[in-house]
Amino acid sequence: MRDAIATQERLLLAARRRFADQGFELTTVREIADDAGVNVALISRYFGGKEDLFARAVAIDLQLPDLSAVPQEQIGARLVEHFFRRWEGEPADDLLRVLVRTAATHPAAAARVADIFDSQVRPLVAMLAGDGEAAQRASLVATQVLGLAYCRYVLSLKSNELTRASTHRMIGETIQRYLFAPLAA
Amino acid sequence: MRDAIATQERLLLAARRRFADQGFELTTVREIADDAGVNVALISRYFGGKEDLFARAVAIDLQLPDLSAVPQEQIGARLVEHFFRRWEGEPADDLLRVLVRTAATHPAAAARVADIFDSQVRPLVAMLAGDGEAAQRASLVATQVLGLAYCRYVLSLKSNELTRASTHRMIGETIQRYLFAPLAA
DNA sequence: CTCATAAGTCAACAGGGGTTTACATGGAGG
DNA sequence: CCTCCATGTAAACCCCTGTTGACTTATGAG
Repeated sequence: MRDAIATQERLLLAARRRFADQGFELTTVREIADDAGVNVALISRYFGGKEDLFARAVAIDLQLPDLSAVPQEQIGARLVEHFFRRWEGEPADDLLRVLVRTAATHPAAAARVADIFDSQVRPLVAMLAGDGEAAQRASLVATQVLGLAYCRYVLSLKSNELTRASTHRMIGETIQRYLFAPLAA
Repeated sequence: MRDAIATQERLLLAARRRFADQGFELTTVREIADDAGVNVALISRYFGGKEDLFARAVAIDLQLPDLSAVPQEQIGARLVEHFFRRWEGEPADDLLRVLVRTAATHPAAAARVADIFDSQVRPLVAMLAGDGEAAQRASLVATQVLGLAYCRYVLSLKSNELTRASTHRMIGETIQRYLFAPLAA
C-alpha cells in the first residue's frame, strides 16, 4: 500500500497531464496532488518543490527512430509518421505536448527544447544530410514540426482533421525538402 | 498633463510588451503600471481588470498585404517577406508575438488566433487557391508560419540567424506548395 | 508483540497577486 | 477666485499558492 516510488510516479504522471493541458503557471501543486490521490506536502518532500517536479516532468527523450535502413526518398514521410504516432499514441502521450506548451513561458522548458534540438535533432540531420548545413536544415525541420504540434496539440486548430492523409503527405514532402534540397542562397 | 486616453494607450503599449515577453500569467498588473508610469488602480478603472486589458491588448489585425497584382509564382515568397517585416519591424512590433506566446496558455488568446485564422487567413487563401481546399491549405500555411514564429520569436532558437536569405527562400517555397500544389490524398 | 522508521497527513505561515475603497489633486467653467 | 468633476494616488483587503514543521499511521525487522 505505502510505496514511495509508486507515489512519485503517480505524481509525475499527473503533473505531466496538468502541465500539458494548462501550462506551468496555471497548474497548482494541489491539483496535481489531488489527481494523484496523494497529499500536497509530498511534492515538496519527494521532489523539492514545484519547479523540481516540473524539471523531472520535462526530462524527455524524443526516441527518434532508426533511419539507417530507410531509403532516402522516404525519410521525410517516415519522420512525420513517427511524430504523429508519438503525439497521438495510446495511451495519450503528454511528453511532447507538455514541452511545446510550457516552453512558451517557462525558461526551463524552453532550454529543454533547445537542448533536445542540439542533442537529438541536429545530430540526426547531420547524419542524414551531412555536417555542413545540418544546423540550418535542422532549424527548418524544427519550424515545421513544432508548428504542426503547436497548431494541433496546443491551439487545437482542428480545421484539417478530416484529411490527415494528405496533411501527412504535404508535410512529409516539406521535411524531405528541408533535409535534402539545395539551400542555395 | 492629465490625459485619460494617453494613459490608456501607455498602459496598452506596456501591457503588450510584457505579455509578449512573459506571457499572461507571469505578468503582473503592477509591472505594467510601473512601465507605463501610472498607478496600478487605473488598470481596473479604465479596463475593468487584467483580463479585460489583455483582451484589448490582443485585439490584433494581421494587415495582410494586397496580393492581387502579384504573379502567382511569387506569392509564397511575398507572404514570407511580409511576415518577417511584421515580426522584426522597427519599432519592434509585439502585436504578433504576444499572440503566439500567450495562446499557449490563455484561452482568450487561443480563440483570437483561431478567429484570425478564420476571418483573415482562410479568406485570403480561398481567394488565391479557390474555395474547395482553402481550409486545409490555410491550415498547412498556418503550421509553417506559426512554427517559424514560435521557434524564432517565442523560443528564440537562433541557430539559423546567419542565413536568413535562404531561410526566406526555403520557407517561401513551402508556402507556395501549400497554396498551389496538388493535395492528392 | 514491539517499536523504529519510512510514508503520509494536517494545519499554519508567508508572500504575492488582483481588486476595491476612500482620499488627494489638477484644470476648466462659472 | 472658487467649485466641481475627471484624473490620479495610496493603502488596505482578500484570496490563492507554494512551502514547512509537527504530528500520525502503517509496515517490517527483531
